[in-house]
Amino acid sequence: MKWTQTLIPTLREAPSDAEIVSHKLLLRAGLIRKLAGGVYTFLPLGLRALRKVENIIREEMDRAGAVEVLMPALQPKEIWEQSGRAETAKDVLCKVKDRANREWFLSPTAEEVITTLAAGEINSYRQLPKNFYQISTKFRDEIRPRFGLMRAKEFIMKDAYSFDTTDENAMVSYHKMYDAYKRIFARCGLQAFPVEADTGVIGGNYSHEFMVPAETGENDVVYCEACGYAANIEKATSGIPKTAAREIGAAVEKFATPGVVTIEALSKEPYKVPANRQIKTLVFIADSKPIIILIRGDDQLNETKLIAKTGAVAARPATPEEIFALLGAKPGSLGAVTSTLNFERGLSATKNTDTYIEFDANITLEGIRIYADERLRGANDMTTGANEDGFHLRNVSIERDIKVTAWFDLRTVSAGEPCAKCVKPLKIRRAIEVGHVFKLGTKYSEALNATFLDVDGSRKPPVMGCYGIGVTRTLQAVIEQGNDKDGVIWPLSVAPYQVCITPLAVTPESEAMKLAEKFYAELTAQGVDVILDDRDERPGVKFKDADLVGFPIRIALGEKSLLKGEVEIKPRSGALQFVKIDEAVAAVLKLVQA
RNA sequence: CGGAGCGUAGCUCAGCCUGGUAGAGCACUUGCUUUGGGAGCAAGACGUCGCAGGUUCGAAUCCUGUCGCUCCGACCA
Repeated sequence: MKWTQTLIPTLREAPSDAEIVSHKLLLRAGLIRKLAGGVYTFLPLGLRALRKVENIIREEMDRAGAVEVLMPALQPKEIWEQSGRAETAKDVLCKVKDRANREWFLSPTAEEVITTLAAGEINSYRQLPKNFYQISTKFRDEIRPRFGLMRAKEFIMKDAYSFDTTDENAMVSYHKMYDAYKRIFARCGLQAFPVEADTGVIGGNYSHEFMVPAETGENDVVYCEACGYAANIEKATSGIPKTAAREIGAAVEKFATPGVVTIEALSKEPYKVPANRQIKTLVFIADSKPIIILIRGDDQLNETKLIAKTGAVAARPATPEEIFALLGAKPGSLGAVTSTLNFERGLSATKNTDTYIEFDANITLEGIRIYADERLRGANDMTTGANEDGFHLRNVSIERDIKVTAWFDLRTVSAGEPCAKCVKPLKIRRAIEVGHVFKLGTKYSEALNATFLDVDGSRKPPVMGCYGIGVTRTLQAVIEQGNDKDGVIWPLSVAPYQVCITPLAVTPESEAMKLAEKFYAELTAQGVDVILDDRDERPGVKFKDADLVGFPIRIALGEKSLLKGEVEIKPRSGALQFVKIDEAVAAVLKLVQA
């Protein structure tokens, strides 16, 4: 390809709406352009890099035994209602209506479609296992698109779906994908590592995310350098000790705490109740019912765990009005000690809010569920709110004085806590999620009536798994990880062109141009992706652009070195080498094949 | 959806407070000079000042509404 033939609109300055380095470079290097928030056009160079990532994924998926299909982006609402996700995923679905006013969803993933396909076409254990994948445009009505391709409304994803006869076989399929993912990201030049993950509304019970460490990532990963434990913070646990039990103390005692509404204030003079001897009481609305959550004063609630452990579809913190209606006190003075709960209080006393999870207005505290964090189990001599503004209770024994419905691990792990497996201190770092593998079980096959006849003549739902890679996000992660002050540093495997030939004179009769054409032809014949910068620009402009776009290898043809019978070969992040003209092609091939 | 900010040339931004002929740098076109790390000089082209309404003799500037974008939060397969 000749530079003047394609479109590479490089920018000296980044548009002001780009925040992170990879987003700026995508724009500055002329890879993408924004059409609207979270919606981008891929320019020729960006598309080439994207196709390379896609092809790596294709090769590895094929190698792992998956077969490629292409499913529609336009999906009828009905199958989403059948799976239940029309409701659980409603906030992210892009919806469209046709002229007959029929509602369609633009595909954010394709569990429903592939399972419908399997229901029709897979009838026997002899057809299993199967793993179908596709690489296609997906849509998600993101609340807040940001960071360019990182979190977009429209993006390209590889999604794969496996079908197996048994749970054990499903694990085999899962691990094939897990291994394929490791190879895919390694081939893209990414340092990606798997972490244990929550499954979210997609369902299932076993899951790993593939993470690329980056300060600009939107996930926190907890990991142990000693034993290799790694988990998304939404899922992570630690070996932190439970609250120390003390001598069974005196009866609960109310004391005045005027104006004290925070854990911190209560820990100071004149009360001096350390945060780790306080019980924090939170009220959430989960699936239209209020629940009370108890967590130690120095711990933070993990909402993902709350939803996962309680089996709720969705949950949100209760508003101060709702809390007052239920407990008779404002946040800061709340508690769950049985004697302070008035079970006749209810939400009907408050106005409904406009938040997206509504509550059942007739509900009262009668039968309210109280979930406590495991770390509080057995704790006594604790202090908590008295459900009366300006008062707290001391000498609280959680098992004696509070009717806990269930105990769960609900707290968020902090850095430095001991690893649950090996006791070494845990670390936390930010990361970008580029892939996610789930074992789904039979949730979708059952909901959409997919069954096969097993060897013993029984009819069963196949055990499914699903496996996603954010292709466009992966591309951006490659840039986020590979760049310097001059621009992108592409790995050879993903670079839009592997080699950029830069003649400093471009008239057809010039020695530099003739030689450039010759190198171009020879390298192209060897299967190397080459671009020839035939622009009539000053050398500085051409070098700056080559560095900005980040071609892994640059060959400069200038008068100075040509007179000495040499050309210059410059790896993007390596030392300049002078090579005899006759040896240049071989030298470049060696670098490309390295 | 809550909080904050911004919409002026292709890009970065000034002008707005205090109303009076729409600006700079980069990019673009032409010419001359220059030619190994984003050249110089000269000439030129490029604007419904996001949109709608209002106030005013007069609005980029003040007011109201609206749309879009960005950031923080909430949310997130």
